[in-house]
Amino acid sequence: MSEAFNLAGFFPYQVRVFSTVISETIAQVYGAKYGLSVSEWRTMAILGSHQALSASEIVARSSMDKVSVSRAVQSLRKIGYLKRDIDGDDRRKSVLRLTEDGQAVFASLIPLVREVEKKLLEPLEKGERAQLAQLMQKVQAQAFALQGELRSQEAETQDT
Amino acid sequence: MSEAFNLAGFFPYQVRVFSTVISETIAQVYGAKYGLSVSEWRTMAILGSHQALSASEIVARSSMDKVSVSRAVQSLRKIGYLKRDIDGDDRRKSVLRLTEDGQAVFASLIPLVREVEKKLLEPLEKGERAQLAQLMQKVQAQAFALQGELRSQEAETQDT
DNA sequence: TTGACAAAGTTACATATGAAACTAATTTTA
DNA sequence: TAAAATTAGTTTCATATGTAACTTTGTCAA
Repeated sequence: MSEAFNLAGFFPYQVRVFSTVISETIAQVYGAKYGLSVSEWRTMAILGSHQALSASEIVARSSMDKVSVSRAVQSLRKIGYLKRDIDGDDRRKSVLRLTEDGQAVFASLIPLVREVEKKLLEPLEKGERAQLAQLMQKVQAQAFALQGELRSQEAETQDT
Repeated sequence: MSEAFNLAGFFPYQVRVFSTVISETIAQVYGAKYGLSVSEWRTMAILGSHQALSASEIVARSSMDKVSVSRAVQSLRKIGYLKRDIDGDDRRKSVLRLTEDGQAVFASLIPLVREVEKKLLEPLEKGERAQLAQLMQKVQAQAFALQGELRSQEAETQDT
């Protein structure tokens, strides 16, 4: 009757477990060593290569929402890794930059995270790495498309 | 100098973005339709195929910690999807089962999540699906190993 | 110009999540 | 067997994260 559902073989479950262990591993570099959260790390990583962005430009490049970015900016300012100016032309916009401290921390993090990334991928051949990225990309695009569909289905079905 | 770090090309970032969109997509089934959280869904999924487990047996099969399971059990009891008895031999242990309601909900969820899983993987050939699972598995095992290493390194380096 | 609408951020609220401390029951050990 | 250690599960505390409401500033149309 109840055709045994096997959680361990369920693709979304596998992906989440996979992602969790990868995230934890890399967070041990920027998290355990520098006390940075994912949002803070991402914000620094983006400003590290594109100085002087507004918050919404960071949103656009980081898969974070504006609330996360706003909070990351606040905390990074508080610890002195980031400074904020107001855009002269549009006073709603901020102009965000890493401070010298922030740049120094970021610069020292780069080789560390690259090292862990390299170790993570060590069990794979060059070709396999490319394949993994490509397969994830395909499924991700499909998920993105499905989200739209599911959302509109829901809208149709909604009561009231 | 600052050899541009490209977040979008950073493997752990890619994995997290990938995982987030997959999770959101599948959660639209059990979340939006039945108001279940990830922990609740996993708990039901495990009890759906293995009735009468203790909380720690669920922990062992679900990649959740005992706090998450404890909370999922509480909320599932509250909405009447799960019932708890105390183990006769070891009164610390619980004996958890889905109620009839819980079983009915779970049974109705199975085809829906299977359908979305199928659609997610549609862009991939059979062989590619197996490959994706295998590649994730390899990297995951490596991450697991690395976590141990990093943890012990940290212990060595600790101040005080 | 001014009133409606949009955009950039922030704040408030709700929920999720995990580590550590705690309680109760059981097992081990001296 | 009584004290010590272990196990199962819960609670507390701190932090994370997302939605919605809100503030400020800017744009566009009448």
